[in-house]
Formats: sequence, C-alpha cells, structure tokens
Amino acid sequence: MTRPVPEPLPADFFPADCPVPTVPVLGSRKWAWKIIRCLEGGPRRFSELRVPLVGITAKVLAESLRSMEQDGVVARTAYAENPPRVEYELTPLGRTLLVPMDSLCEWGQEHLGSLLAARLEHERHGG
Amino acid sequence: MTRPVPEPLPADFFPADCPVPTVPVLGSRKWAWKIIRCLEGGPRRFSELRVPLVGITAKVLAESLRSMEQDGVVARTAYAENPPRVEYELTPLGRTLLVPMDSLCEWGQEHLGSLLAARLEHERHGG
DNA sequence: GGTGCCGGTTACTTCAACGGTACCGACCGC
DNA sequence: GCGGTCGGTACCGTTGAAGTAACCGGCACC
Repeated sequence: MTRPVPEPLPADFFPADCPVPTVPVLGSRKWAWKIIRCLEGGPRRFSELRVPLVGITAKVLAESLRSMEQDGVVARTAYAENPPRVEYELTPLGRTLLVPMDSLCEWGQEHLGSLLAARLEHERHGG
Repeated sequence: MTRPVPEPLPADFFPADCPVPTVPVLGSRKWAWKIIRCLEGGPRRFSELRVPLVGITAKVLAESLRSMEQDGVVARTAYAENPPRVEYELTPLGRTLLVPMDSLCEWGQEHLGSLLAARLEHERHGG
C-alpha cells in the first residue's frame, strides 16, 4: 500500500452540478420520509396520515405536505364535498425517491444502532 | 384498477426499530456528506479539507468533524509535531455510508434539477 | 521580539424547523 | 342556534445548525 493520499483535493473537487447537496436538501425535514412511506401504497387523506405519523401535529403535517407539494414530490387534490376531503399522493418524481430511501433504510437497519450507540456513549462520557 | 387504497394505515405502521428516521438523523448536517466524500480517498488534514469545502468556516468544519467523530463515522488523529498536524479519516462504519450516499447522488443527478426547478417555480408564483 | 502557520475556541447573531395552543369556515344533523 | 367533522391557519416559543468575527498556544523562522 504505497498510496497514502497521493494528491491534495482541489478547490473544484465538487462541481457546480454536484449531487452531494441532494442529501441535506432532502434530509432536512424530519417527517418527509415517513410521509413518503405512508403514501407509497396510494393516495391518503390528511387525517388518515395523522394515524401512523404518531406525534405529528396538524400544523407540521400541513407544512411538510405543502413543502413537498412545492418540491413536486406530492400532489394535493381537494374535493368540494362536505365534510371536506383532501387527498395526497406521490407524484412520479416522488416515487423515484423510494429507491434511495430504500438504500438508506437498508443502511439504517444494519448500522443505525451502532451510530446511535456511539452517540449515547459520548453523551455519557462528555457530559 | 379496483385497488384505491384498500386499508387504512395502522397506528403502528412504523415499528419502533424502523430505519426511516435514519434519513433526518444523517441528513441534518449540511456539510457532513461532502466531508465524507472528501475523506473517501484517504486521510486528510484539517486545512486540506477546507480547500474543497468552499465557504465552510473553521468553526463549522470543526463542529461537523467532532459530531461525526462522536457518531463513529470519522476518526481523528493528532500528531505531536510542530506545526500541529491532525488527520481525519473514515472509520469502517463511515465507509458503509458511501453506498446509500451513492444511491442518493444518483437520484440527485437525475432528479435534483426537477425538484429545485419546481421549488423556484413556486417561489416566483407564491412569493 | 515580531510574524506566520496550524488547528482550533469563544461569543454573538441569524435562521429554519419543530412544537403547542387557539381558533376558523363550511356544512351537516339535531 | 349548538355541537361535531374535516382540513386547515395564526401566533408564539424553543432548539439546533450555520455564519461572522475575534482570539489563542506553541513553535519556527527571521
């Protein structure tokens, strides 16, 4: 192994169209990925989503859905009925997210425990 | 098409050990994934990392590295030399993150443009 | 003794996401 | 007119990550 960091990293190591920022763009919302999972099986109503998303408030769910609608991954359909009915579903673009999400979930199943354990370890030691 | 949402989602749709929360746990730090990419090729020094991470400040880089060290994905080695030398590298656990990251990057290369375009679209109309 | 390098730290500010509570508008049945 | 359902909005506070700016200790070089 005579390959101990051959060359330094250049300032343009990340090109302008680099997809790495994808992760923080997508991952910043706490509930977004759970919502995507809930919509995987078909359209769901607002109050129907609140059942599996234990602990979410109406406000946060509405905010998350609006932002996902804005991103084009979720479609909102309001029916002029009474009582009101609103359905949310994944767009084709939203469905494409299932692939990387599965990959992340697979990682989580194998390694998330180690990571959280290490995090708790340091919390105990460092205070 | 007689399958329009057959059954409602149960309250325990997400099991306690569900890996979906992996995403916000990992994705919350803006620079973490870029740092991982920088360390992919081998150990790097603190100031060496600042070159490709255009715009990061020493404080944020130090914070990010500490938190990643705490999570067990990065290892820090300080050498008692002068001027001081500190090297950071991926742990085996950190290397396992390259797989889901590649998956997300692949998604980003195909679809991140659409998402950002949709986001800007709504900013113009609604903003 | 002054300057610079390296790898930081500290204090302060800003900002987005989250959480909690309260309330709304329409229409129904009583 | 009263309450209930559905799908929200308004207001307010908290938190955690990011950004800005200033400074530090140790040594080497001049």
